[in-house]
Amino acid sequence: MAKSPKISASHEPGGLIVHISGLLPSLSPAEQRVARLVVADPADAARRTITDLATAAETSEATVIRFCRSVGMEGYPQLRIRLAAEAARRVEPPDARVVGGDIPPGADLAQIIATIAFNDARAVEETAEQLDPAVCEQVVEAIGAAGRIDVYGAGASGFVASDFQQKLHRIGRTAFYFPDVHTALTSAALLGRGDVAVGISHTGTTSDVIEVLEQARARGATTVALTNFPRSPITEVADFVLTTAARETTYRSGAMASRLAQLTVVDCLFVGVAARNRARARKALEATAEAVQSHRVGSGRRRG
Amino acid sequence: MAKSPKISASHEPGGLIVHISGLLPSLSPAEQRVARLVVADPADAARRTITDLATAAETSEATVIRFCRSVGMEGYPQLRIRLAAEAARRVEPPDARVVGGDIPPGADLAQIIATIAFNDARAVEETAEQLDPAVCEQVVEAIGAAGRIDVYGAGASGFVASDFQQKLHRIGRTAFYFPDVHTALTSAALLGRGDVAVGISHTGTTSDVIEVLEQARARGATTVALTNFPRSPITEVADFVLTTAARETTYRSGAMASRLAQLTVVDCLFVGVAARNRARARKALEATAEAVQSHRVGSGRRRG
DNA sequence: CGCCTTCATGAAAGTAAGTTTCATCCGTGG
DNA sequence: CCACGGATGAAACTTACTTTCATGAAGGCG
Repeated sequence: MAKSPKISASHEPGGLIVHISGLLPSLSPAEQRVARLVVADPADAARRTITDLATAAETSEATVIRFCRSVGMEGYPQLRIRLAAEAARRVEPPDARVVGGDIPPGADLAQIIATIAFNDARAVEETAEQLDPAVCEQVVEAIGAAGRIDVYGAGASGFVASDFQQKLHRIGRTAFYFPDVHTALTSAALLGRGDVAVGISHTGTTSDVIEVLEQARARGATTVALTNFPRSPITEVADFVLTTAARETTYRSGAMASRLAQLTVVDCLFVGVAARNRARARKALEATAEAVQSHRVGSGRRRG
Repeated sequence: MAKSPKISASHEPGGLIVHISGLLPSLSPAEQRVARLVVADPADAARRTITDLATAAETSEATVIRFCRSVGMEGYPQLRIRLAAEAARRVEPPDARVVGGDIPPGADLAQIIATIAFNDARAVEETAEQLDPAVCEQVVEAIGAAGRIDVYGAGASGFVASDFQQKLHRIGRTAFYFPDVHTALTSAALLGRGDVAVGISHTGTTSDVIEVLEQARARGATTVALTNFPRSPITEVADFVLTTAARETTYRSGAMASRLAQLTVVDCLFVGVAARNRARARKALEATAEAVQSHRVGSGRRRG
């Protein structure tokens, strides 16, 4: 059994359900049907026998077993038990409407707000649960020691990349972000051993970002990927993979929740790096805060 | 099949474990051995196969089955999943350190992650709770009907502003964001009745943003402020005020959590606007999604 | 004391669940 | 058009679970 020697791989402590939904797109169609049933109602799945579940997913038992292996379980009984445990742990959601992720056509604003907030908060929490501190540690270490850090991201992930760049910059790390692929590519070509390149892509399939990360890696830089899908193409050009845990819903809410999750991960890395050298980071932060002070009015203290 | 008219079977509320230890003395010696194992470590028992457990209890599988029936379960698999669920439900309370908000100097990465995620999630939830749907409704209405929307923000709030602009743009609303104050001012000067200006500032004291919003208001545009502090200066130049609810902590975590809260609000407004005209929004979203399709690689499916 | 009854128990037979193997099918790229 | 590789389910197979049944220990009674 040759396993891919990825850094993150085996570890899925937080939620199995979360882990499964992350893996969902990397599964074969038949396995996806199984996965969807499992994610939709873990407790129910745990109650079913393998034959039962296979029938419900309109597939064979063999596929269910394959699915078990795909998500890192030994066999069906193991999956069953894990599911039962997960389902039990899970506090029941405040409102059934809210969990689906998508907004019903007739929804009023209050519902919309509740739904979005629920999904956003969940994405943040679940992301934190499944983040591997060991991998984060290594990434923090690499960034803390890097001569230079490039952060790549396109579209919505571009904001996150940019945010990360700004944060690192504020604590005195030399960091860059490029909105333009060509510039990014030329920058990546100038990276070398000891530098770090971070690529952010929700789907993990953004070719621009992958390409740039690949270039950076070829030049000897340490590459880090931040994506929602642990087996997406971007992970193949990354030394370290960090994953978010936004549930797969529609393109709309999925991407939105994912962005918050990405920011949370960025925050964690940032604080980790800052904590590595508190004194210096604090000093840098204070200096930058002071710099914008003249652009603030009054006290800003308020309310009662 | 004729069922034995057993205890009460189907429903033993509180804990199965408690239930079992309750009727332990009424069990036969061999069953008691099984029961003791189960009570001692439910999670472990759930992991074992029936043969395994029987051996461990120095008895036969038949006795284990009898035990299952004695405690009201149908069979061994049922007992197993119930045990797994029970064991999982015994949750450890969330780490007290985590809720405080700030990161202690000696914190390791796992703590940092937990703290940040907790605060981020809380900020999102609390923001949603205190958001006034009526105000949102009016803002959505204004944006939905606007000839043009300007979004202003500086520093970290600039990312949020930019994000909002991009979102509105994607559903076919004419929206602008200006990283530069001068450009923003000139743009604001060109706004008029029916247009909307949104100013984003965590502290509510960012003079650049206030100034621009003021300009927009003077030209007759509807002004919206998004801030964490409901009585800050920015609220004085806004027709509608939306507030986030990030707790006041240190400059670090406060601003970070606030940014997520801001994004949540932006998401809500966005979805609200999109919901106002689903068909059109969906069409626009699909068109934009299609546009970037060629920049994605493969399906993202991988190995097995 | 011997015989009957009751019940706990495990061996073994029987059934169901889970797992592996393999032939087939389908899309992909030469 | 064919070779290739992955996805898939049928069927063979293995393991786990359940039932049946014979045994024997313990208690009651003549």
